[in-house]
Amino acid sequence: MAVDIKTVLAESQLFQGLTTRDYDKLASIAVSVEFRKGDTILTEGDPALGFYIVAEGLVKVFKVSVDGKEQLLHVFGEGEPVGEVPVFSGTHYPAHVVALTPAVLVYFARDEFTHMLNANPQLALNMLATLSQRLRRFAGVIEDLSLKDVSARLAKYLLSLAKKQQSTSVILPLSKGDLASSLGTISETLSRTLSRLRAAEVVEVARNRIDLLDVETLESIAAGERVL
Amino acid sequence: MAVDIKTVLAESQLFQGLTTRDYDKLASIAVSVEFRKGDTILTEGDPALGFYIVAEGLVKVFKVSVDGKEQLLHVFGEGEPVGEVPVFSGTHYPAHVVALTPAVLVYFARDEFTHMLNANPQLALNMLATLSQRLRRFAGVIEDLSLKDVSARLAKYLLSLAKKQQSTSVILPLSKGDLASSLGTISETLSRTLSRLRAAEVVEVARNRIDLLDVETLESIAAGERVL
DNA sequence: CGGAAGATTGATCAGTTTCAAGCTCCGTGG
DNA sequence: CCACGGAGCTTGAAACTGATCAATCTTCCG
Repeated sequence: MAVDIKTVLAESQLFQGLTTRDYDKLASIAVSVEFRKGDTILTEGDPALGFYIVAEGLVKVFKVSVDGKEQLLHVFGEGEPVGEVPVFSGTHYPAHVVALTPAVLVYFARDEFTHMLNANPQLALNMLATLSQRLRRFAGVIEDLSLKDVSARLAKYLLSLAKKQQSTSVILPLSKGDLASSLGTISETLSRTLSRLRAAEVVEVARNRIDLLDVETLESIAAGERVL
Repeated sequence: MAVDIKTVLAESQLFQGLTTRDYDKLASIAVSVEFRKGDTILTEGDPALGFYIVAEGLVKVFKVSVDGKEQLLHVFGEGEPVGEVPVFSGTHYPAHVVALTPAVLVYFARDEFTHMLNANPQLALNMLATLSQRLRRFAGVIEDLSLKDVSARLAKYLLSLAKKQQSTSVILPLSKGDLASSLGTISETLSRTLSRLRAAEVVEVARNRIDLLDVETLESIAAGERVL
């Protein structure tokens, strides 16, 4: 579980285009922390003194309702920053973060990082790009939750996963329960929806592997054109 | 409808803490544009060459479903930037923007603004703060859409409006239809929900003015504790 | 004043959740 | 090595929330 901090930083989009000096400085203020599967990394409402970059493993960012239901906002993997929002506005973490797998994260203290931002326009622009991408993604999630049904959201997710994994035979990186939370539904509904896709011979499901048999139909379901 | 650009810029959170020189520079690259009520300001999918700051009036930012239903993402007023996301990532506008009232917006070309960002760490930090606030807000919207019912979302909205307007007698800045879109529902459901709040003597509704009679109950509805 | 847009109300319908039961898989300990 | 037990997943039936369709009413402006 040992991780070379500089390697991780060098691979993160956030730190592209920086000088060697900047890397040294970053590495000198960074602290790596290990978490076991299921460990809480950040708690919503806690005062924010810094943020993390995921070096290894997967983490989920989520909100919790009064009766304990979760809504996943993100699943983050290697190179992605977590908990950076309150570095720039607000003083507390806006959501919970838990390790989905054993994970190593690199911590940056807020103040030290802010100093670096002031001196590095490129770093600030990278951070702006990262936040913008998230805003774009969130806007898409809001659109989907409000305007699309579960089968369209699931189809869209499967297609994006296939694209990322470069294969029509995708491996779910999440438990079905977490996937349901991420799609804004519950595991029962996800299960039924997958069954219907299976019955329609659009996908085949084996454990956590899903084969996309009919990508074209899946695309029209994702677009909300076909009802299923 | 004449607007003094420098005054608007000086009042915008985005431009706080800048030097006089910076203001002169900003004013020199800014162009003010007028829109009538209902005019389209930006169209989703159009290539993004710049962004606006609202100088006067209200605009709505929204997504549209295949069958024409709208989901509002934001309503922006004076001093707020619009369409800035693709300045930092992506190349096209991610949503539609339409004027809710007669409006004046100040346009900044992407390239010129990016140059300024490079030279002004404070400007970059301000922009980071703005985007962070939006992310925080979006995370809240996602949470609400997924985990709360319409009455909770409405109650929350009314309470936030009361806070902003410093009064328990609030004036809706939106049509009921737009408010419904902004809460992720449709006007019929909003109408019914308001009726129920009225029947429970929690609010009183007159035209576009709503009096909050029982703030405490409204708060427990917003928290999802009371069913209504 | 008249017409169009916006808002309300009623009846019905569809999609999703809830509650409950049973099943599968997998790690653990006997 | 197998049995046990628990977590995760699936399936069914019923309940519910919110959407749709349709009709009516109100408000706003020209």
